[in-house]
Amino acid sequence: MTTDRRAARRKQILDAALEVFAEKGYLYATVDDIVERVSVARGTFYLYFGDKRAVFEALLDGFLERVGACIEGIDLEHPSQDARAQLRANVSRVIRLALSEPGIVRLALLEARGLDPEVDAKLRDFHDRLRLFLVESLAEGQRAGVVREGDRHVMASVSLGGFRELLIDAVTGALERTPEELIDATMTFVEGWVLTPRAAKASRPVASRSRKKG
Amino acid sequence: MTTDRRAARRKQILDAALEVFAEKGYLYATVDDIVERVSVARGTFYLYFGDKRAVFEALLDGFLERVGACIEGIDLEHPSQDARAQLRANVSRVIRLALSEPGIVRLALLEARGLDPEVDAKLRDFHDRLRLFLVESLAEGQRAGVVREGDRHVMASVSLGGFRELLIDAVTGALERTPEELIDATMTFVEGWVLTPRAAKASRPVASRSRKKG
Amino acid sequence: MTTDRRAARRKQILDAALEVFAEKGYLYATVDDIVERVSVARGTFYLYFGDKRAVFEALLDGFLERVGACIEGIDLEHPSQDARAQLRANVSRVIRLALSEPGIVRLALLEARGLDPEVDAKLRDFHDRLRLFLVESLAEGQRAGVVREGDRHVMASVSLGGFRELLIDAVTGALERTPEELIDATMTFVEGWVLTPRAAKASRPVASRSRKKG
Amino acid sequence: MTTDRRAARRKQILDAALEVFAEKGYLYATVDDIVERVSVARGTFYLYFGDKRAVFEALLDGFLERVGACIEGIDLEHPSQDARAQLRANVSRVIRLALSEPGIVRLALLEARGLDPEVDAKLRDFHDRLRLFLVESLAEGQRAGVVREGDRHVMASVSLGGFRELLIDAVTGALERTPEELIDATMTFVEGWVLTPRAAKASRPVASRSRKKG
DNA sequence: CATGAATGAGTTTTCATTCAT
DNA sequence: GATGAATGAAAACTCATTCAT
Repeated sequence: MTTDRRAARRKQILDAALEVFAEKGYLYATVDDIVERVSVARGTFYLYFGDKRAVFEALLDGFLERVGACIEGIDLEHPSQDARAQLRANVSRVIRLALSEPGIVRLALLEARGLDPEVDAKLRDFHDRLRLFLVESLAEGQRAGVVREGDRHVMASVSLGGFRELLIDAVTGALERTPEELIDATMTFVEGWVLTPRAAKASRPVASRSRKKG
Repeated sequence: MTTDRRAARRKQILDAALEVFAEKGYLYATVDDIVERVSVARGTFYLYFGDKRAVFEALLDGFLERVGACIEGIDLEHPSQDARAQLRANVSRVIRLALSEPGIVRLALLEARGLDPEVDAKLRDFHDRLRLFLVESLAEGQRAGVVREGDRHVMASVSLGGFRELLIDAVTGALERTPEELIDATMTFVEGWVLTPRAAKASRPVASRSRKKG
Repeated sequence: MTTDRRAARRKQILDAALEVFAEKGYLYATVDDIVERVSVARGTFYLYFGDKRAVFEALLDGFLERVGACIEGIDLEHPSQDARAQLRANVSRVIRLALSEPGIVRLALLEARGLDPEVDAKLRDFHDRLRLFLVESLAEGQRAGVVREGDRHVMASVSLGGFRELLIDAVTGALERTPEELIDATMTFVEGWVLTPRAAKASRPVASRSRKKG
Repeated sequence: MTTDRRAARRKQILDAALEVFAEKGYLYATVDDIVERVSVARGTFYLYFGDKRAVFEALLDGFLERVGACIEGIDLEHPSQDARAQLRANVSRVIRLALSEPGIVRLALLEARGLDPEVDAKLRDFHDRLRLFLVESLAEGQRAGVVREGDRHVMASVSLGGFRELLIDAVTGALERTPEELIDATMTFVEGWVLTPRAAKASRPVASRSRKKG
């Protein structure tokens, strides 16, 4: 029960912090802003988090973990498995996750750089691991003939960057699209530049290509 | 001439500021760090710039202007002009510019978000204008049949994001490639996802890398 | 009996507090440090002591009381009593007590000043009472002809200070001597400066160390 | 001129700090108290001292240096020199110095222990060096036959402690005596316990012994 | 009796910016 | 123009103490 209380309070602070960060930006949010929103004393904050960075890191950790959980390695061994469908499932999960928590996405993808050395390191680490995973996946895909030949590192950079921007724009409202539209767009992009025509063509639904938007 | 002296001193401060920002990040750089590097008094700084943000903005303005100057609209009217070559020229100029001033690129693309409301607005404005320009160019391209059909806004987001990431990775050393390799990679990406096969094929040098297209 | 439990717990806290104070110093010891060592909750501490100062005072009170109990007035009325032996007994008791509880001695003699107004007052009071007692004893001694003529207040200051320093150095390890050596040293000092040659000579054990006296 | 201003301001802060420390004790003095007394802004303090400890150390350093300057090694080589007179000169200088700046004496001798690890180290260092100097001087004195045989370390502890207490009591008003009285008292003590009768007798002014005080 | 979550007063410290010289 | 001393607002953080359970 004590544990419950603690966890609940922790969550309260975490939620309030996310709100405050989203409103004022990490940098201009103060611990005071956060505790005021939760209506607790300043000291209470420090019972749960060592400092402002710690809350942000907790927020970020949670998010990065959820993102990581969305991503599954693609099984190219069994022909019965459709690589493209597996990829689409990954993309779909990440996009839906991102749209379901726009606040933290903005913070993590758009604003968290350069604010705090430790946070920077954490983001860089995540980014690097993601990039490495992608490069390795692309290598496997190339061996299996489903990924085009070419510079895998460049592919990884561009894909990651393109996808990130799609998420950012979706989340900031610069690009108002349904999850399905975003997923389709991502797959189209992947098919056009990453996959081989064979892999791309294999399972594409016939009527999914003709959307125009002003 | 007095104006010359002023301009020279201003430049000194600007250069020092870039160095300091690059080393410590905008946030952790102090006005002191800057003036110390120029060996002038604290007050002198404020004779040339209204505040700390102003130097950063000046730096950013200069850079964004130089970037803007790299980008030329593509003439699709005259068949004699090769759209792809024009595009490649744009890409080439931007990449070479970016590689020639990595410090400011890192600041502008990686670290400048969330630091200052005004700087944020400036970056957002540049980004939006670039995006708009791209969307319009894509629309023209679609009318001219050199750009694939499809959601132009999504294309713009993904392309911008992919390209930005390429630049960031190049500039931070995460992706060590020659300018030519980066240019080729970018064009490959554009041809694969943005241009129509016709446009892409049109001007491809005969002896280019072995990219297969169904 | 409840009272027993209370007393036991109180003692536990007192012991833990002494350890913590000795390790970190009163100032840098926190109530948390203390309760953690006893493995009780923060609030429990305040069931036994009004505040942080109160434990320190309790510790100090106990010590000062034990020191006080070591000191007995010297009977000069009955010639059968040897004043010097009585003095030596006093000295011996205090030195043995001090060596048996070095932690509190360090706190009381070395670190307790300037930490807390109330504690200061308590120490000053003890010091003053001790001083007064000494001055009166010296007066008696002078009347009885066993203490040299001279400024009794000065004698009291110097004797007290010299003795305190001896204890501090013994207790901090700066002066590693057996209790007997310290007692002898103290007596030598007293004989040299405080007592009259007659009183000093009177009862000196025949076989004592080879101290020369003109 | 700039240097003058700086030095003057530094002195102002130092003086104010001494006053504040003397009034409230180092521990309970705040940087605010100090700047308020000088009527400067909070930040100004930090232009001159890194923190509260730094002012205190500056104060202490100055004092310890002045004390150190009072103490001269005693020349036992030349019979023409009177060891006792040289010693008396040392004692006299230290006592006069102490009486001329009672505030810092109280802080340094009475209250500075246990307040701050760095300050502690500084005091301990000074104390240790003084003690070492004394032990060596006593050894020389023993070789020259002017200091009694006996445990030099004990002598050093007791002498230092006795003398310190004399200064403290003089400075706190517990012992109201003229400088001369304090000097005489100290010499009497030294002659009684430290010096050999020969050395002590050698140069003693005939009429200096008979002061009585209630 | 015991608990431990919550409190909030009280200090320190930094640094962009001003302004008298 | 140039200087650099002075400013003071703004935040972070600690920890003794309280009190509802």
